[in-house]
Amino acid sequence: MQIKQLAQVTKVSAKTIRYYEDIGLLPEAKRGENGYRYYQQTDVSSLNFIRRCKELRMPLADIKRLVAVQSDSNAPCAEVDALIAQQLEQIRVAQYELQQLEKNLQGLADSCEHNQIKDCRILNQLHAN
Amino acid sequence: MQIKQLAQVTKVSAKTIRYYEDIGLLPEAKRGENGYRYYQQTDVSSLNFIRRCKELRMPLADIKRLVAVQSDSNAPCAEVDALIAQQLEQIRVAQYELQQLEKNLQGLADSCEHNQIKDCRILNQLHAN
DNA sequence: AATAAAGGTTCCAGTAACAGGAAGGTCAAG
DNA sequence: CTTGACCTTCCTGTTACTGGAACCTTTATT
Repeated sequence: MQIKQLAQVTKVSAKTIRYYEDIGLLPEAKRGENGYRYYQQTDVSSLNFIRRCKELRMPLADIKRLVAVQSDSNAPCAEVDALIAQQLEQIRVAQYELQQLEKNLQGLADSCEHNQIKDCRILNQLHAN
Repeated sequence: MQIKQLAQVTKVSAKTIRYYEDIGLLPEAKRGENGYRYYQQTDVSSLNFIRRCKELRMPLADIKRLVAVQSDSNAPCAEVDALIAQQLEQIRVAQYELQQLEKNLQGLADSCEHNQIKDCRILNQLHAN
């Protein structure tokens, strides 16, 4: 299949597919005589794998390592574990930060009395020492 | 004071201060004869305001609008309210996403039995159709 | 046969918010 | 007079793409 069809099947844009090839996340695609890229079913699988990792907010660099690690099927999966654990840790930190943030923002929003700029409590608090 | 001192007082790096000036978030600084930037107390206040907004994860573009809006002290503060409300909404969406994410990642992490790559449950699930 | 539409290709620029570093000017102290 | 600590501008790189230009190929239509 051509790149546009792969894009439709995997819901990853053609632009992005070329980009993944550029950065080495996908192997170089086979080309027809006209220079067009042609893809197989295995490429669909690869992109689905990548898409799933991305849904877990994994950076492309990490996904790349995950792809690389699979070339040695007898290696221990410690690196995979570590990546997932690290990801989880980051998510938890982010969650905590967002909680605090929500409190602050809610406090600001509540303080608003729809005044004019010069009396705006939100701005006043933001300017406070 | 010079830029480094302003940086120390506000805990915003000199690089970043110059950058803020570049993008028009800070007004152009006054220069001495030698070309050096010189700052006053008002600049400390401006940077503190910006820093506080940033702690609320406000994008610089929004902070810029917040700064601009303050030039007319008789205007209603509707835009300020709207920015805060919008910010709050985004935070809540992000929180929900992170919750789902954490579940998924935790599920993956729990499924791990420290096998070899070829039996790794994490990878298997990531490859699932 | 000519042409238009819909695909493909490469390469360059821009996004957000800076950080790092090069190359060079300035200033105070030893 | 030189060293070190500042300062300046300018360029590059970061992340994960998206948009667009300029140009080629294939297919369908007039």
